Amino acid sequence: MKAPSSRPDGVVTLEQVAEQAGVSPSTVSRILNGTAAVSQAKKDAVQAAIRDLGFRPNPVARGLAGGRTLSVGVVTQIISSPFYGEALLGIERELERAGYVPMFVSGNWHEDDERKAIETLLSRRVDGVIVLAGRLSDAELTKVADSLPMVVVGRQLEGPQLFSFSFDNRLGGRLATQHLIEQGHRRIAFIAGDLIHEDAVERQNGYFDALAAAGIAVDPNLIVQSDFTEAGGMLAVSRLLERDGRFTALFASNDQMAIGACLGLHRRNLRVPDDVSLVGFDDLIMARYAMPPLTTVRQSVYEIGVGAATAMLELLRGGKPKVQLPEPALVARESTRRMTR
Amino acid sequence: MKAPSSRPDGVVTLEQVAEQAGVSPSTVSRILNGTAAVSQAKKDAVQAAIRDLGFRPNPVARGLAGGRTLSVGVVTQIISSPFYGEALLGIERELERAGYVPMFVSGNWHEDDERKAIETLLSRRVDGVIVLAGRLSDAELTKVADSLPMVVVGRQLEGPQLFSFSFDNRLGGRLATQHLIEQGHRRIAFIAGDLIHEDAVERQNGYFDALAAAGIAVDPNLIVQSDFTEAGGMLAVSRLLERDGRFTALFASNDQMAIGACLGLHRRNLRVPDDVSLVGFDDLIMARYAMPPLTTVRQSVYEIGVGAATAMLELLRGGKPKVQLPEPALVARESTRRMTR
DNA sequence: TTGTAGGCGTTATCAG
DNA sequence: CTGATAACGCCTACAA
Repeated sequence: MKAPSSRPDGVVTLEQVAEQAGVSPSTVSRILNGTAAVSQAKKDAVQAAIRDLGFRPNPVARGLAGGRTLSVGVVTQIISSPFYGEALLGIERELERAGYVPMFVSGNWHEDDERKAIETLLSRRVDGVIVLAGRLSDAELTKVADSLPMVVVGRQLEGPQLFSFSFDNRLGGRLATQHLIEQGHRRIAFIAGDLIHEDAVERQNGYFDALAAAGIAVDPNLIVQSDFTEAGGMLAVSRLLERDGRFTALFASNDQMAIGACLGLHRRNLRVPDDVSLVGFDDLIMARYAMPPLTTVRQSVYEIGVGAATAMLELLRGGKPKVQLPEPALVARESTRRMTR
Repeated sequence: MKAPSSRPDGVVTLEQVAEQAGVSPSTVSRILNGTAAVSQAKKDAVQAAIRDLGFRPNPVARGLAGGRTLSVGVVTQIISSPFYGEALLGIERELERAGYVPMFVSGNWHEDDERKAIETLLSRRVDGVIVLAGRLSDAELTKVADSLPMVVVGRQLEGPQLFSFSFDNRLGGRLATQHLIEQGHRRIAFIAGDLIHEDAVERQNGYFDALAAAGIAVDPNLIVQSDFTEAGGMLAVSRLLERDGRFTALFASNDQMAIGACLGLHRRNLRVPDDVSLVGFDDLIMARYAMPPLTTVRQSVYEIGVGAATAMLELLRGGKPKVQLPEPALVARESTRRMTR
């Protein structure tokens, strides 16, 4: 029952399978890839041989032969960020179901790094590339997509092998702000993310939408731009507080900044939610365990990862992907409360 | 100045470089790999050609030819965990400096997944494997190391191509507990991680050490086992509270459980640090931004990643790695306080 | 020191 | 439907 192996490390080649099954290597290859019709008899023989020998195709050789490497590149920004972590998990899980392996490379929010990341991926002969946000120009991305299937999350791009989708950040931003307004808040501060991201801009637009709908004028003193990190959120609060505009509520456009803001407020002796109601965005795990548990806008980052992977698989299959993302939804927890005054 | 390219996608091969430089492909290869001495003249010519053409060796072909793929596999447990995220960042950064690319595969704390992960990595012809903790038996890991350089973090293993190192978890556990004792606490509860990990066991041993040194008897009622997650920490607190043993301090053996515990305490109307002093372990970013900021034991997870990568690079170079990890250190923040009464 | 030839494990292109 | 025969891009004896 033990798998015989001619080579020291137990690696069985397609050729050995062919020999054992009494067919040619090409036939084995055809059966493996469904490239052409093969008689049932040979199919059976080959499959038996594969099982007997414990054969597993060598992705490296496949890659070289112009076939697929069964790997897809993923350009993330900061692999250590909790946000990306959840997305990567979704990607990995979904890809695995189809036998693909993700290859993660960080772009570090830096155009050059990102460009290099993609180059690395291309030289590794990945079958496709998934780009999570990033700074590269649309034109540059589109060009890469000429030679490779590509999925871009967080932008609107068009192309034959190019698929992109975004979460409805604008609606999410509106929901967050609306929630605060419904609770009687009128002076609502806003911490924007890096406005290079469409995501950040859209969340801000949602904020504007909600204010407009409620007939509240935008007060530039209540808006500050930051960078989506905890440290940035904390700093943003300081800047907000240095201006004299008072606010009773704060919408930080992601959970990490909200957490940082919470500490910043604490340092100034402002309590959440007693003195300031706070809303985040993303609903990362940290939001649920924040103190107080953070009201936020749910976007399933994991689902986004799964969606990106699904789309890529479909592209690889030559089809037209469709991604159905869940609608954004407000998750009310304990960091917000009705204004009493 | 534009790089000429004979192939549509601008891919330049070693052969083209050879032709342009007027030498044979093998000479180019030799220069690239330092495999043999080559005359300076040809060296220069080849290097010029490489620059002119923008040649970048194809790792896939290299891998097939039995050379290196310049990629190292990394078996992580849960890629989305903040803990692993930081380690992976360190690995990626360090590897990149040497032109290597990491290939992350999740083991999901599951023996079978982990085995499959390693198999995947092997079939991809990675040059080496880094294993972060995990459930595979020592014997199994050692066997893999027979055919491949391997670095294991969090265990003690020996082998020619095998290097392992651990953070001093025991000392860390002792420091955390000592800190609580120094503040006058005697009834100190402990939330253990999954005791399958050596890490978890060692941290617990540190807890025992400190108690013993202070002449405090171990009370089994104050110890509960959990799983290193936020949810687990929260649950653990419930279980602790259901038993009637009172405690004034709590040492959760990682930050994630500490955060979860904090929420659990909050739900029972117990305040940190007023009612219960809380210490975590790891000093992840979340600890700094927890509310209140969490006292914890600093182990630079990022440094661990860098260390693992450095060791792997050294192994690949045929050398004997040495990793100098920073000593564990207590970071006192605001979740602990002196016992008053 | 250098070049030639063969091979790594698959897939793709042709003939049959 | 099936089998030779070339690639794929690079490395490594072996020979010169």
